[in-house]
Amino acid sequence: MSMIKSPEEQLKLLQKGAVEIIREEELLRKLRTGRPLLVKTGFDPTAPDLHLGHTVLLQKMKQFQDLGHSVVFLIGDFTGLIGDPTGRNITRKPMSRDEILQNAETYKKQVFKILDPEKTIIDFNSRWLSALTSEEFIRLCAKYTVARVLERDDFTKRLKAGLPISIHEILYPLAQGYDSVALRADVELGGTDQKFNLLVGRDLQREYGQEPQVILTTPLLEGLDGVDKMSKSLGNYVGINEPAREIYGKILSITDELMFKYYELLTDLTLDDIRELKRDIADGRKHPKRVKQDLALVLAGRYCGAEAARQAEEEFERIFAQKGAPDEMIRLRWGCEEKPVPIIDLLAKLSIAKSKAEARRLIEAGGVTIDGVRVTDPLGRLDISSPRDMQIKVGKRGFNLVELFK
RNA sequence: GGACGGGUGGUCGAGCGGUCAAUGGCACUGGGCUGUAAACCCAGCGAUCUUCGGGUCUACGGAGGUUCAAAUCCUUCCCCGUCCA
Repeated sequence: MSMIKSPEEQLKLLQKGAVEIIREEELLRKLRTGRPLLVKTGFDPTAPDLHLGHTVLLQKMKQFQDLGHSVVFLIGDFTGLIGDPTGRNITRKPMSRDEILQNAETYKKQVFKILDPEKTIIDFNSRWLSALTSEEFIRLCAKYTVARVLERDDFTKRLKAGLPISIHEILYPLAQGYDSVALRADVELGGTDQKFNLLVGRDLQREYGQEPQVILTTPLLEGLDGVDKMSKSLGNYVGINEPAREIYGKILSITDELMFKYYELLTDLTLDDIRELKRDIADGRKHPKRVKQDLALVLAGRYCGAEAARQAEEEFERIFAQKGAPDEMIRLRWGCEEKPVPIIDLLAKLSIAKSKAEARRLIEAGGVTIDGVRVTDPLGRLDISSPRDMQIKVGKRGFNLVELFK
Protein backbone atom coordinates (compact mmCIF):
# COMPACT_ATOMS: atom_id res chain seq x y z
CA MET A 1 0.00 0.00 0.00
CA SER A 2 1.14 3.46 -0.78
CA MET A 3 2.19 5.91 1.82
CA ILE A 4 -0.49 8.20 3.01
CA LYS A 5 0.09 11.55 1.47
CA SER A 6 -0.72 14.84 3.08
CA PRO A 7 -3.67 16.80 1.69
CA GLU A 8 -1.26 19.37 0.30
CA GLU A 9 0.77 16.72 -1.48
CA GLN A 10 -2.36 15.15 -2.86
CA LEU A 11 -3.59 18.44 -4.21
CA LYS A 12 -0.31 19.04 -5.92
CA LEU A 13 -0.47 15.69 -7.66
CA LEU A 14 -4.04 16.17 -8.71
CA GLN A 15 -3.36 19.59 -10.12
CA LYS A 16 -0.94 18.22 -12.64
CA GLY A 17 -2.61 17.86 -15.99
CA ALA A 18 -5.85 19.37 -14.76
CA VAL A 19 -7.15 22.33 -16.68
CA GLU A 20 -9.26 23.67 -13.89
CA ILE A 21 -10.24 22.75 -10.37
CA ILE A 22 -13.35 24.43 -9.01
CA ARG A 23 -12.56 25.18 -6.36
CA GLU A 24 -9.13 24.30 -5.16
CA GLU A 25 -9.63 25.38 -1.59
CA GLU A 26 -12.75 23.25 -1.37
CA LEU A 27 -10.83 20.26 -2.62
CA LEU A 28 -8.15 20.87 -0.08
CA ARG A 29 -10.73 21.11 2.65
CA LYS A 30 -12.33 17.87 1.59
CA LEU A 31 -8.96 16.17 1.45
CA ARG A 32 -8.21 17.39 4.93
CA THR A 33 -11.19 15.57 6.35
CA GLY A 34 -9.12 12.47 5.85
CA ARG A 35 -11.99 10.34 4.65
CA PRO A 36 -11.88 8.74 1.21
CA LEU A 37 -13.64 11.02 -1.23
CA LEU A 38 -16.27 9.82 -3.62
CA VAL A 39 -15.05 10.67 -7.08
CA LYS A 40 -17.52 10.41 -9.92
CA THR A 41 -16.90 10.26 -13.63
CA GLY A 42 -19.62 9.70 -16.17
CA PHE A 43 -19.28 7.72 -19.36
CA ASP A 44 -21.49 7.44 -22.34
CA PRO A 45 -22.94 3.93 -22.77
CA THR A 46 -23.12 4.10 -26.53
CA ALA A 47 -19.41 4.06 -27.19
CA PRO A 48 -17.87 1.34 -25.09
CA ASP A 49 -14.68 1.48 -27.06
CA LEU A 50 -12.32 3.47 -24.97
CA HIS A 51 -9.69 5.45 -26.76
CA LEU A 52 -6.70 7.53 -25.84
CA GLY A 53 -8.93 10.53 -25.31
CA HIS A 54 -10.66 8.73 -22.45
CA THR A 55 -7.38 7.71 -20.93
CA VAL A 56 -6.54 11.27 -20.02
CA LEU A 57 -9.50 11.11 -17.69
CA LEU A 58 -8.88 7.54 -16.60
CA GLN A 59 -5.34 8.36 -15.57
CA LYS A 60 -6.70 11.06 -13.36
CA MET A 61 -9.17 8.63 -11.86
CA LYS A 62 -6.35 6.22 -11.22
CA GLN A 63 -4.51 8.94 -9.42
CA PHE A 64 -7.41 9.41 -7.07
CA GLN A 65 -7.53 5.69 -6.49
CA ASP A 66 -3.86 5.55 -5.72
CA LEU A 67 -4.41 8.27 -3.18
CA GLY A 68 -6.97 6.08 -1.49
CA HIS A 69 -10.18 7.61 -2.75
CA SER A 70 -13.24 5.89 -3.99
CA VAL A 71 -13.89 6.14 -7.69
CA VAL A 72 -17.24 5.63 -9.36
CA PHE A 73 -17.22 4.76 -13.02
CA LEU A 74 -20.71 5.86 -13.87
CA ILE A 75 -22.29 4.57 -17.01
CA GLY A 76 -24.85 7.05 -18.25
CA ASP A 77 -27.34 4.54 -19.52
CA PHE A 78 -30.24 6.82 -18.72
CA THR A 79 -28.71 10.04 -19.91
CA GLY A 80 -27.64 8.11 -22.97
CA LEU A 81 -31.25 8.16 -23.99
CA ILE A 82 -30.99 11.88 -24.29
CA GLY A 83 -27.61 12.14 -25.89
CA ASP A 84 -25.26 14.74 -24.61
CA PRO A 85 -25.91 17.91 -26.56
CA THR A 86 -22.24 18.71 -26.16
CA GLY A 87 -21.70 16.82 -29.35
CA ARG A 88 -24.09 17.38 -32.17
CA ASN A 89 -26.22 14.30 -31.72
CA ILE A 90 -29.80 15.21 -31.55
CA THR A 91 -31.59 11.95 -31.19
CA ARG A 92 -30.58 8.54 -30.04
CA LYS A 93 -32.33 5.27 -30.12
CA PRO A 94 -33.02 3.84 -26.72
CA MET A 95 -30.80 0.95 -25.81
CA SER A 96 -31.98 -2.34 -24.48
CA ARG A 97 -31.03 -3.60 -21.07
CA ASP A 98 -28.95 -6.31 -22.70
CA GLU A 99 -27.05 -3.92 -24.87
CA ILE A 100 -26.26 -1.77 -21.90
CA LEU A 101 -25.03 -4.65 -19.81
CA GLN A 102 -22.98 -5.88 -22.68
CA ASN A 103 -21.43 -2.49 -23.13
CA ALA A 104 -20.71 -2.38 -19.44
CA GLU A 105 -18.79 -5.62 -19.73
CA THR A 106 -16.80 -4.25 -22.63
CA TYR A 107 -16.07 -1.19 -20.58
CA LYS A 108 -14.82 -3.22 -17.66
CA LYS A 109 -12.41 -5.16 -19.79
CA GLN A 110 -10.85 -1.96 -21.02
CA VAL A 111 -11.13 0.24 -18.00
CA PHE A 112 -9.18 -2.15 -15.87
CA LYS A 113 -6.21 -1.80 -18.12
CA ILE A 114 -5.82 1.44 -16.25
CA LEU A 115 -8.01 1.45 -13.16
CA ASP A 116 -7.71 -0.78 -10.14
CA PRO A 117 -10.63 -3.24 -10.25
CA GLU A 118 -10.61 -3.53 -6.49
CA LYS A 119 -11.17 0.13 -6.00
CA THR A 120 -13.58 0.89 -8.80
CA ILE A 121 -17.31 1.04 -8.40
CA ILE A 122 -19.26 0.67 -11.60
CA ASP A 123 -22.71 2.11 -11.50
CA PHE A 124 -25.54 3.03 -13.83
CA ASN A 125 -27.48 6.23 -13.57
CA SER A 126 -30.71 4.60 -14.66
CA ARG A 127 -30.68 3.14 -11.17
CA TRP A 128 -31.98 6.41 -9.77
CA LEU A 129 -33.04 8.37 -12.82
CA SER A 130 -35.48 5.73 -14.03
CA ALA A 131 -36.87 5.55 -10.55
CA LEU A 132 -37.81 9.20 -10.41
CA THR A 133 -41.53 9.81 -10.63
CA SER A 134 -42.78 12.50 -12.96
CA GLU A 135 -43.52 14.55 -9.93
CA GLU A 136 -40.01 14.25 -8.61
CA PHE A 137 -38.69 15.01 -12.01
CA ILE A 138 -40.74 18.19 -12.27
CA ARG A 139 -39.44 19.19 -8.88
CA LEU A 140 -35.95 18.68 -10.16
CA CYS A 141 -36.66 20.85 -13.17
CA ALA A 142 -38.05 23.52 -10.91
CA LYS A 143 -34.62 23.92 -9.40
CA TYR A 144 -33.07 25.30 -12.53
CA THR A 145 -33.92 27.96 -15.05
CA VAL A 146 -34.05 27.93 -18.81
CA ALA A 147 -31.89 31.00 -18.99
CA ARG A 148 -29.12 29.30 -17.07
CA VAL A 149 -29.19 26.23 -19.24
CA LEU A 150 -29.16 28.34 -22.34
CA GLU A 151 -26.01 30.03 -21.11
CA ARG A 152 -24.19 26.99 -22.33
CA ASP A 153 -21.90 27.65 -25.22
CA ASP A 154 -23.39 24.94 -27.40
CA PHE A 155 -26.86 26.23 -26.95
CA THR A 156 -25.94 29.84 -27.43
CA LYS A 157 -24.20 28.97 -30.65
CA ARG A 158 -26.96 26.81 -31.93
CA LEU A 159 -29.53 29.39 -31.06
CA LYS A 160 -27.59 32.02 -32.90
CA ALA A 161 -27.04 29.77 -35.87
CA GLY A 162 -30.72 29.01 -36.04
CA LEU A 163 -30.24 25.32 -35.28
CA PRO A 164 -32.85 23.40 -33.36
CA ILE A 165 -32.60 22.63 -29.68
CA SER A 166 -34.98 20.05 -28.34
CA ILE A 167 -36.49 20.24 -24.91
CA HIS A 168 -34.97 16.98 -23.83
CA GLU A 169 -31.56 18.32 -24.60
CA ILE A 170 -31.87 21.07 -22.10
CA LEU A 171 -32.81 18.45 -19.55
CA TYR A 172 -29.52 16.67 -20.04
CA PRO A 173 -27.46 18.79 -17.69
CA LEU A 174 -30.13 18.40 -15.05
CA ALA A 175 -30.11 14.64 -15.30
CA GLN A 176 -26.36 14.50 -15.14
CA GLY A 177 -26.32 16.94 -12.28
CA TYR A 178 -28.79 14.82 -10.42
CA ASP A 179 -26.34 11.93 -10.58
CA SER A 180 -24.08 13.89 -8.32
CA VAL A 181 -26.94 14.39 -5.92
CA ALA A 182 -27.83 10.71 -5.95
CA LEU A 183 -24.25 9.65 -5.40
CA ARG A 184 -23.43 12.45 -2.99
CA ALA A 185 -20.31 13.01 -5.02
CA ASP A 186 -17.40 14.89 -3.52
CA VAL A 187 -15.62 15.34 -6.78
CA GLU A 188 -16.60 14.99 -10.39
CA LEU A 189 -14.13 14.64 -13.20
CA GLY A 190 -14.71 15.44 -16.83
CA GLY A 191 -13.23 16.89 -19.98
CA THR A 192 -13.23 20.65 -20.35
CA ASP A 193 -16.24 20.34 -22.63
CA GLN A 194 -18.17 18.99 -19.67
CA LYS A 195 -17.60 22.04 -17.51
CA PHE A 196 -21.12 23.26 -17.79
CA ASN A 197 -22.68 19.93 -16.92
CA LEU A 198 -20.34 19.54 -13.99
CA LEU A 199 -21.22 22.95 -12.68
CA VAL A 200 -24.91 22.13 -12.78
CA GLY A 201 -24.12 19.23 -10.48
CA ARG A 202 -22.75 21.68 -7.96
CA ASP A 203 -25.81 23.87 -8.15
CA LEU A 204 -28.18 20.98 -7.77
CA GLN A 205 -26.33 19.53 -4.83
CA ARG A 206 -26.64 22.86 -3.12
CA GLU A 207 -30.34 22.89 -3.91
CA TYR A 208 -30.68 19.47 -2.33
CA GLY A 209 -28.80 20.59 0.73
CA GLN A 210 -25.56 18.83 -0.02
CA GLU A 211 -22.08 20.18 -0.04
CA PRO A 212 -21.29 20.92 -3.68
CA GLN A 213 -18.85 18.69 -5.46
CA VAL A 214 -15.49 19.89 -6.56
CA ILE A 215 -15.02 19.70 -10.27
CA LEU A 216 -11.82 18.91 -12.01
CA THR A 217 -11.54 19.19 -15.75
CA THR A 218 -8.99 17.55 -17.96
CA PRO A 219 -7.89 18.74 -21.38
CA LEU A 220 -9.49 17.30 -24.46
CA LEU A 221 -7.24 15.22 -26.58
CA GLU A 222 -7.30 16.05 -30.23
CA GLY A 223 -7.95 13.22 -32.61
CA LEU A 224 -5.57 11.91 -35.23
CA ASP A 225 -6.68 14.63 -37.62
CA GLY A 226 -5.52 17.26 -35.18
CA VAL A 227 -8.75 19.14 -35.72
CA ASP A 228 -11.58 17.70 -33.69
CA LYS A 229 -11.48 16.08 -30.32
CA MET A 230 -10.80 12.40 -30.41
CA SER A 231 -14.00 10.47 -30.84
CA LYS A 232 -15.10 7.20 -32.17
CA SER A 233 -17.83 8.62 -34.34
CA LEU A 234 -15.38 10.88 -36.08
CA GLY A 235 -13.06 7.97 -36.68
CA ASN A 236 -10.03 9.92 -35.53
CA TYR A 237 -9.24 7.78 -32.54
CA VAL A 238 -6.83 5.22 -31.21
CA GLY A 239 -8.63 2.57 -29.20
CA ILE A 240 -6.86 1.10 -26.21
CA ASN A 241 -8.06 -2.34 -27.21
CA GLU A 242 -6.46 -2.17 -30.60
CA PRO A 243 -3.53 -4.35 -31.51
CA ALA A 244 -0.07 -2.90 -31.04
CA ARG A 245 0.51 -2.50 -34.74
CA GLU A 246 -2.61 -0.38 -35.09
CA ILE A 247 -1.75 1.84 -32.19
CA TYR A 248 1.77 2.17 -33.42
CA GLY A 249 0.76 2.94 -36.98
CA LYS A 250 -1.87 5.44 -36.04
CA ILE A 251 0.46 7.33 -33.78
CA LEU A 252 3.02 7.51 -36.53
CA SER A 253 0.52 9.05 -38.89
CA ILE A 254 -0.19 12.08 -36.74
CA THR A 255 1.43 15.40 -37.50
CA ASP A 256 4.60 16.45 -35.75
CA GLU A 257 2.81 19.28 -34.08
CA LEU A 258 0.19 16.97 -32.66
CA MET A 259 2.83 14.58 -31.42
CA PHE A 260 3.89 17.07 -28.77
CA LYS A 261 0.33 17.43 -27.56
CA TYR A 262 0.15 13.68 -27.20
CA TYR A 263 3.40 13.67 -25.30
CA GLU A 264 1.99 16.26 -23.01
CA LEU A 265 -1.34 14.64 -22.30
CA LEU A 266 -0.52 10.97 -22.55
CA THR A 267 2.97 10.47 -21.20
CA ASP A 268 4.74 11.24 -17.96
CA LEU A 269 7.05 13.71 -19.59
CA THR A 270 7.05 17.15 -18.07
CA LEU A 271 6.65 20.30 -20.07
CA ASP A 272 10.38 20.86 -19.69
CA ASP A 273 11.14 17.44 -21.12
CA ILE A 274 8.95 18.24 -24.08
CA ARG A 275 10.58 21.58 -24.63
CA GLU A 276 13.89 19.80 -24.73
CA LEU A 277 12.58 17.36 -27.31
CA LYS A 278 11.49 20.22 -29.49
CA ARG A 279 14.85 21.85 -29.16
CA ASP A 280 16.67 18.68 -30.07
CA ILE A 281 14.59 18.32 -33.17
CA ALA A 282 15.13 21.92 -34.15
CA ASP A 283 18.88 21.49 -33.68
CA GLY A 284 18.87 18.33 -35.71
CA ARG A 285 20.06 16.27 -32.76
CA LYS A 286 16.96 14.12 -33.00
CA HIS A 287 14.92 13.09 -35.96
CA PRO A 288 11.22 13.84 -35.57
CA LYS A 289 10.34 10.41 -36.85
CA ARG A 290 12.38 8.78 -34.09
CA VAL A 291 10.70 10.95 -31.49
CA LYS A 292 7.33 9.97 -32.84
CA GLN A 293 8.31 6.34 -32.87
CA ASP A 294 9.26 6.61 -29.23
CA LEU A 295 5.82 7.95 -28.47
CA ALA A 296 4.22 5.14 -30.43
CA LEU A 297 6.32 2.62 -28.52
CA VAL A 298 5.26 4.00 -25.18
CA LEU A 299 1.57 4.00 -26.02
CA ALA A 300 1.48 0.66 -27.78
CA GLY A 301 3.53 -0.73 -24.95
CA ARG A 302 1.20 0.59 -22.31
CA TYR A 303 -1.81 -1.25 -23.67
CA CYS A 304 -0.28 -4.22 -25.41
CA GLY A 305 2.98 -4.82 -23.64
CA ALA A 306 6.50 -3.75 -24.48
CA GLU A 307 7.26 -6.81 -26.53
CA ALA A 308 4.24 -6.38 -28.77
CA ALA A 309 5.14 -2.74 -29.21
CA ARG A 310 8.67 -3.62 -30.22
CA GLN A 311 7.37 -6.08 -32.77
CA ALA A 312 4.98 -3.50 -34.10
CA GLU A 313 7.87 -1.17 -34.72
CA GLU A 314 9.87 -3.83 -36.45
CA GLU A 315 6.99 -4.71 -38.71
CA PHE A 316 6.30 -1.09 -39.39
CA GLU A 317 9.83 -0.51 -40.56
CA ARG A 318 9.67 -3.56 -42.72
CA ILE A 319 6.46 -2.53 -44.42
CA PHE A 320 7.04 1.12 -44.94
CA ALA A 321 10.74 1.69 -44.94
CA GLN A 322 11.52 -1.48 -46.84
CA LYS A 323 8.23 -1.87 -48.66
CA GLY A 324 7.72 -5.36 -47.38
CA ALA A 325 4.57 -7.20 -46.39
CA PRO A 326 3.11 -7.45 -42.91
CA ASP A 327 2.97 -10.64 -40.85
CA GLU A 328 -0.76 -10.73 -40.97
CA MET A 329 -2.74 -9.96 -44.06
CA ILE A 330 -6.39 -10.18 -44.82
CA ARG A 331 -6.80 -13.74 -46.05
CA LEU A 332 -9.23 -14.42 -48.85
CA ARG A 333 -10.07 -17.48 -50.90
CA TRP A 334 -11.22 -17.73 -54.47
CA GLY A 335 -11.86 -20.63 -56.79
CA CYS A 336 -9.72 -21.06 -59.88
CA GLU A 337 -11.30 -20.26 -63.19
CA GLU A 338 -10.36 -21.46 -66.63
CA LYS A 339 -10.63 -18.15 -68.41
CA PRO A 340 -8.67 -15.10 -67.36
CA VAL A 341 -10.92 -12.82 -65.32
CA PRO A 342 -11.02 -9.05 -65.51
CA ILE A 343 -9.02 -7.74 -62.56
CA ILE A 344 -11.74 -5.25 -61.80
CA ASP A 345 -14.29 -8.02 -61.36
CA LEU A 346 -12.00 -9.96 -59.13
CA LEU A 347 -11.33 -7.01 -56.84
CA ALA A 348 -15.03 -6.32 -56.51
CA LYS A 349 -16.01 -9.93 -55.93
CA LEU A 350 -13.36 -10.33 -53.28
CA SER A 351 -14.65 -7.14 -51.66
CA ILE A 352 -11.23 -5.64 -51.90
CA ALA A 353 -12.95 -2.79 -53.66
CA LYS A 354 -16.49 -1.71 -52.81
CA SER A 355 -17.63 -1.79 -56.42
CA LYS A 356 -16.26 -2.37 -59.85
CA ALA A 357 -16.24 1.34 -60.43
CA GLU A 358 -14.07 1.79 -57.37
CA ALA A 359 -11.75 -1.01 -58.43
CA ARG A 360 -11.34 0.68 -61.74
CA ARG A 361 -10.59 4.01 -60.13
CA LEU A 362 -7.99 2.45 -57.89
CA ILE A 363 -6.24 0.86 -60.81
CA GLU A 364 -6.34 4.02 -62.85
CA ALA A 365 -4.84 5.87 -59.94
CA GLY A 366 -2.05 3.32 -59.71
CA GLY A 367 -3.07 2.04 -56.31
CA VAL A 368 -3.27 -1.67 -57.02
CA THR A 369 -0.36 -4.06 -56.90
CA ILE A 370 -0.48 -7.80 -57.51
CA ASP A 371 2.49 -9.80 -56.29
CA GLY A 372 4.53 -6.66 -56.23
CA VAL A 373 3.68 -5.59 -59.76
CA ARG A 374 1.60 -2.47 -60.22
CA VAL A 375 -1.53 -3.01 -62.28
CA THR A 376 -1.75 -0.35 -64.94
CA ASP A 377 -4.49 -1.48 -67.29
CA PRO A 378 -7.99 -1.09 -65.84
CA LEU A 379 -9.26 -3.51 -68.46
CA GLY A 380 -6.58 -6.07 -67.73
CA ARG A 381 -7.34 -9.70 -67.04
CA LEU A 382 -5.68 -12.10 -64.72
CA ASP A 383 -4.95 -15.77 -65.24
CA ILE A 384 -6.25 -17.64 -62.21
CA SER A 385 -6.39 -21.12 -63.66
CA SER A 386 -3.99 -22.77 -61.25
CA PRO A 387 -3.99 -22.84 -57.45
CA ARG A 388 -1.55 -20.50 -55.76
CA ASP A 389 -1.28 -17.66 -53.29
CA MET A 390 -1.44 -14.17 -54.60
CA GLN A 391 -0.75 -10.95 -52.80
CA ILE A 392 -2.96 -8.05 -53.72
CA LYS A 393 -2.12 -4.68 -52.27
CA VAL A 394 -4.50 -1.77 -52.46
CA GLY A 395 -3.35 1.62 -51.35
CA LYS A 396 -0.65 1.97 -48.74
CA ARG A 397 -2.06 -0.41 -46.21
CA GLY A 398 -4.47 -2.76 -47.91
CA PHE A 399 -2.66 -6.05 -47.83
CA ASN A 400 -4.63 -9.05 -49.00
CA LEU A 401 -3.47 -12.58 -49.41
CA VAL A 402 -5.68 -14.41 -51.86
CA GLU A 403 -5.57 -18.15 -51.96
CA LEU A 404 -6.65 -19.62 -55.28
CA PHE A 405 -8.05 -23.10 -54.93
CA LYS A 406 -9.39 -25.74 -57.26
C1' G B 1 -52.78 30.00 -35.18
C1' G B 2 -50.41 33.97 -38.67
C1' A B 3 -46.28 36.14 -41.77
C1' C B 4 -41.72 35.06 -43.91
C1' G B 5 -37.42 32.02 -45.15
C1' G B 6 -35.62 27.16 -45.98
C1' G B 7 -34.96 21.37 -46.94
C1' U B 8 -29.51 19.68 -52.96
C1' G B 9 -24.45 14.35 -53.07
C1' G B 10 -20.05 12.60 -46.60
C1' U B 11 -20.41 17.99 -45.26
C1' C B 12 -20.85 23.27 -46.36
C1' G B 13 -22.96 25.52 -50.29
C1' A B 14 -24.20 27.07 -55.76
C1' G B 15 -27.85 26.09 -59.42
C1' C B 16 -33.90 28.20 -59.99
C1' G B 17 -37.19 24.89 -67.06
C1' G B 18 -33.08 21.85 -71.29
C1' U B 19 -25.95 21.80 -72.49
C1' C B 20 -27.15 18.85 -64.48
C1' A B 21 -24.65 12.88 -61.99
C1' A B 22 -25.53 18.57 -60.76
C1' U B 23 -20.10 24.75 -60.18
C1' G B 24 -17.03 25.45 -55.92
C1' G B 25 -14.79 24.76 -50.81
C1' C B 26 -13.92 21.05 -47.11
C1' A B 27 -13.59 15.96 -45.96
C1' C B 28 -12.28 11.46 -48.11
C1' U B 29 -9.55 7.95 -51.62
C1' G B 30 -5.27 6.83 -54.92
C1' G B 31 -0.52 8.50 -56.83
C1' G B 32 4.11 11.76 -56.42
C1' C B 33 7.71 14.11 -52.85
C1' U B 34 8.93 12.54 -47.61
C1' G B 35 9.71 10.45 -42.15
C1' U B 36 2.77 6.14 -43.63
C1' A B 37 4.43 13.97 -40.72
C1' A B 38 3.09 18.74 -42.54
C1' A B 39 3.05 21.72 -46.80
C1' C B 40 2.82 21.08 -51.91
C1' C B 41 1.65 18.77 -56.90
C1' C B 42 -1.50 15.34 -59.90
C1' A B 43 -5.88 12.34 -60.29
C1' G B 44 -10.48 10.47 -58.48
C1' C B 45 -14.87 11.01 -55.58
C1' G B 46 -23.60 7.43 -57.29
C1' A B 47 -24.23 2.50 -59.46
C1' U B 48 -23.97 -0.50 -63.64
C1' C B 49 -22.75 -2.17 -68.79
C1' U B 50 -19.02 -1.16 -72.49
C1' U B 51 -16.16 -3.08 -78.86
C1' C B 52 -13.50 2.29 -74.14
C1' G B 53 -16.22 6.27 -78.16
C1' G B 54 -20.13 5.88 -75.06
C1' G B 55 -24.84 3.56 -73.15
C1' U B 56 -28.35 2.60 -69.07
C1' C B 57 -30.37 3.21 -64.24
C1' U B 58 -30.85 5.81 -59.56
C1' A B 59 -30.43 10.71 -57.21
C1' C B 60 -31.70 17.38 -55.48
C1' G B 61 -37.39 16.24 -48.18
C1' G B 62 -42.24 12.65 -49.63
C1' A B 63 -46.36 12.05 -53.08
C1' G B 64 -48.84 13.77 -57.27
C1' G B 65 -49.21 17.22 -61.62
C1' U B 66 -47.82 20.80 -65.86
C1' U B 67 -44.23 20.23 -69.96
C1' C B 68 -41.25 17.27 -75.65
C1' A B 69 -38.08 18.25 -71.17
C1' A B 70 -38.22 19.71 -63.94
C1' A B 71 -33.29 20.08 -58.71
C1' U B 72 -35.61 24.20 -61.19
C1' C B 73 -42.95 25.67 -62.38
C1' C B 74 -47.86 24.07 -59.80
C1' U B 75 -50.65 21.19 -55.85
C1' U B 76 -50.32 18.68 -51.43
C1' C B 77 -47.98 16.44 -47.30
C1' C B 78 -43.75 16.11 -43.92
C1' C B 79 -39.67 18.55 -41.57
C1' C B 80 -36.61 22.93 -39.91
C1' G B 81 -35.77 28.07 -38.71
C1' U B 82 -37.07 33.40 -37.79
C1' C B 83 -40.62 36.92 -36.25
C1' C B 84 -45.70 37.76 -34.39
C1' A B 85 -49.73 35.53 -31.28
